[in-house]
Order: sequence, then structure tokens, then C-alpha cells
Amino acid sequence: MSFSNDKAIYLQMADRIADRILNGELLADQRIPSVREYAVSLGVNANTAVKAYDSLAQDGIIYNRRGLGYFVAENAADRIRQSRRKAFFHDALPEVFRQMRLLDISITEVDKHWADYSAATEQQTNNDKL
Amino acid sequence: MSFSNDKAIYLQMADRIADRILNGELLADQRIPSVREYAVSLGVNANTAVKAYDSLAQDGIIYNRRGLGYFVAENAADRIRQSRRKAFFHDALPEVFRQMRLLDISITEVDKHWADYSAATEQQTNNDKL
Amino acid sequence: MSFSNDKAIYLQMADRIADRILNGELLADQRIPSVREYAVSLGVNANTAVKAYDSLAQDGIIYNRRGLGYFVAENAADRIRQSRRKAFFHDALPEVFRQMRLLDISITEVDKHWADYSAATEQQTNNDKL
Amino acid sequence: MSFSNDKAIYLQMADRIADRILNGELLADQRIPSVREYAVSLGVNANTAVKAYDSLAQDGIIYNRRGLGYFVAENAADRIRQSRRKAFFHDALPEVFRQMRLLDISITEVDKHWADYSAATEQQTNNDKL
DNA sequence: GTGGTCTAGACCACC
DNA sequence: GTGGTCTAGACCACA
Repeated sequence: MSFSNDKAIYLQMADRIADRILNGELLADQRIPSVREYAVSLGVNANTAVKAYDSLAQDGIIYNRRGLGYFVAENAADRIRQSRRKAFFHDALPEVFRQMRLLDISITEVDKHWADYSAATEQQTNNDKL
Repeated sequence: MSFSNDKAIYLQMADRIADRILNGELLADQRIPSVREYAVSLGVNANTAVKAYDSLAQDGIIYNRRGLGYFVAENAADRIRQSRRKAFFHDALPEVFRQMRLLDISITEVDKHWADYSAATEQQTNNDKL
Repeated sequence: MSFSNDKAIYLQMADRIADRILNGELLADQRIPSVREYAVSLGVNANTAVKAYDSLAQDGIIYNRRGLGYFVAENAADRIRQSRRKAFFHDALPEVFRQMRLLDISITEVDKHWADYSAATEQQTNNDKL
Repeated sequence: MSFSNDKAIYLQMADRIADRILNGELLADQRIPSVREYAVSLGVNANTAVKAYDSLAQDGIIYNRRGLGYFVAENAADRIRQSRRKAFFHDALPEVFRQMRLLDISITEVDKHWADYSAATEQQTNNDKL
């Protein structure tokens, strides 16, 4: 699991944390890995991990307890969900629709891909459970 | 018509040219604005326009005729469509689906937004015709 | 027969004239095509053809008789041969040798290609005679 | 070590890097000088060095690690060798042969020059070792 | 420290 | 007129 080139690494790191909060892997008031741990686990400079946690803290998604580390905020999942939904419907979807127009891609084609995706992830989820 | 902050200006300029090729405004072997024209028309430094055309030329979307200017390549529209479709189905759509999963957004909700978007742009197109 | 992009068109035009002098197609004191003829025959701006003839005249390879056109100079072939040989042994060959070193290409391999080339052009020459 | 006039400086800079990769001075995943270092070491503006690295990156010969600098790509040497060999046998050699024909230069004469060149560079290599 | 972008202005060869 | 290159200097985000 590596990083994309077209987005700041620290933002990608923050996104991954947020993802894990969203899908329930990390619960409210649960401690998340220390800056150092997280940095080495991803082969990244410590300053970069600091910046990632900083940005999450700034958004009220995690909070710091001095000497103990960072913890998931009470309403973290809700905050993330809210801001992501806004980004999704405000930015991502309109751009996707614009491309569909330009590229002559029908909504039914997208629906079909969604079905495929759903089936695949469903499968994946089941495998994970075993 | 100005520029977004989260992408290099020269890339946005290139994208606009590509968009105009895709939707048929610019046809194969048609001359596109000179570097300087395009630069001043967008209130940008000439070097920035140079970089935009450079990137398009590198992708085989436009070509240069010495002393005459840049022209749309024969298969430009196809090239663009192909690379964009790949990006769409390979990158954009999977990410959209991933967000839908994380955010509990159903495909029917997306379909509805598409209907709204279609109606709106339909309207727009009709207005343009008047 | 079109033009390469990495050399000025007028120089390529001049080279073609020189080639035809070298291989005996154009003889001393023979008239060469008018600037206009040459320009339209190659689909090129007249000024460009003017520049090509200018550069040849500057090198003493052709001369102008007012109202009559351009003619091949007396010692044109010799001049061309001399300057080309210098360029060949001074510039082209050393660079070729340098690339051979870097690319691990042996002289015997080049010899083989020469044999192929000779056979092919021999054939070509015979066909031309028929 | 300065620059030739008949080729863009940034391309000559790129060529030098490529040469050093070809002859093994720069190995895969090795860091190359920073843009600014390379620029000042050659007495050139930083933007020119940027352009040189840009062109190498576009060809997949070097890659960027954010904040760290440029590194030699895994298969860089092969890529360079392949594209140069193609240029050599496709473009350079045929042109050399054409000139040999026009100028009545025999292959044995070229072979002799190669022997001289080989002896000279051999000598050079030995000197370098001392 | 790294590269990336952008501006302003200049000079050039070419068509 | 066209694009191509180069310089000088600036600001920025990123690691």
C-alpha cells in the first residue's frame, strides 16, 4: 500500500485514518497509532505523520492527550461523513457527470459497474469474515 | 471564467482545449489560438500558455507547424476520449463507488442526481441554441 | 516527400538541391527551378524558398543571373563535397562512434548494415535505369 | 565542459544524465543532483535544469520522490539504450550511409577511422584508471 | 531542503 | 507573425 503522486502524502495518510473511522475500525475515544509508529509503518518521515495528525486534529476528528497520544473524537465519524457527503455531492459527482456527458457514458453503464463493484466487495467482505 | 486553485493553471488550460476538441468545437487539423493570443485571452503569462501547449503536444493531441502555429491532431478526439475513459473507469468511478460504500449512498440516489443534472444541462443546451 | 521537424525547412530544401548537384542530376551552369516553382512544388512559403537559395548562393553553390534565375556554380559539386566530407569526418562520424561505444555496437555490425544498404541501393539504381 | 549551440541546453543536460546512466555512473534508484545543484554546477538557470529533468521524467528515465529529489528509474538504462539503438539504426546510420554514397566514402575508410577512435578512447580509459 | 509553478522580459530562428 | 529557449526572481506546498 503506497501513495499516489497527485496528492500530498500527509493528506493521504489523514484520509486513511478517516476511512478507518468511517468504517468502524477505529471507535470514539480509541487511541490511534503514535506519530512515530504510523510514520515508520508507512515508511514516511515523522514530520509528515505529524502533519497528517495535525490536519485531523484541526478538523476535530482526533484529539491529543498530552503524553498519551491521539484519540478518536466523540463525533468523529459524523463529522467525516458530513464533510465527505458535501464533497461528494458538491464536487465529485458534478465532475463525474460532466465527464459522462463529454465521453458519452450513460448512467446505465455506470449502474452496471456499480453492480459489479457491489458484488466484488460483497465477496471481499465475506472472505474477510472467515 | 477563471482558474481553480488546486490544479496548475497550465493544466487547466490544456484541459479546456481538450474539452473543446472532445465536444467538437475544435476539429482535426484546425488551428488553435497562438500561444500569445491564448495567454492574453486568459490573462496569463505567455510561458504558461507555452507549457499548456507543450503538454498537449507531448500527448499527441496537437502538433506544430513551424512558423504557423499549433493544429489539432488527426486523431486527437479519439486519443483524449480513450485516455479519459480509462481514467474514468479505472480511477474516478472506483473511488466514487468506494465513497458511496463508506457514506452509505445508494445508486438510486446517484441516479436521481443524474436526472437532475441531465435536465439542467438539457435546459442549458436549449438556451444556447436560442 | 516531406520535411523533418528538427531542422529548418529552408536548410532541408537547400540540402536537397545540393544532393542533386552531388549525384549529377544538376550540372554546372544548369538552371535550377525558380524560387516560386520550387516553393509551390514543395508546398512551402515563397520566402522559405528564397532563404534556401540565398543560403546556397552564399556558399557559392549557385549564382543568380538577374531576370533569368539561379544556376549551378562551376565548382559547386566540389565545394559541396569538400564541406560535406569535413562535416562527415569531423562531426557525424565521431558522434556515431561515441554512440556505438555507449550502445555496445560493434563495427562489424555496422559493416553488415552497410552491405545490406549497398545491396538495396544497388537494386534501386538498377530499377531506376529501366 | 560547455554547451553546443545547435541544440537546446536543457536537452544537452538531459543527454548528459542519460549518458551517465548508460555507462553505469548512475545506477537504478540512485539519487541524481537536485535541480538547483545541477543548475549551478553547469552555470545555468534553475528553470533550465527543471526542464531537463522534466523531459527525462516524461520519458520514464527518472522519477520524483516528493521532497526528496529525482531518482534513476528501475529500467532507465534499458529504456535509453532501446530508444537510442532505434534512433541509431533507423535514422543516424541510414543518413551516414547516404552521405557515404554521395561522397564516395568506402566502408573500409570508416573502419580505419573506427580503429583510430577505438585506440584513442582505449588510451583515454587507461589514463582514467591511473 | 526538495520540486512546481508563475511572472516578466528578453532574444532568437523560422515562416 | 509563429513558437522555442533562457534568465532572473518570486512564491508555494511538501518532506
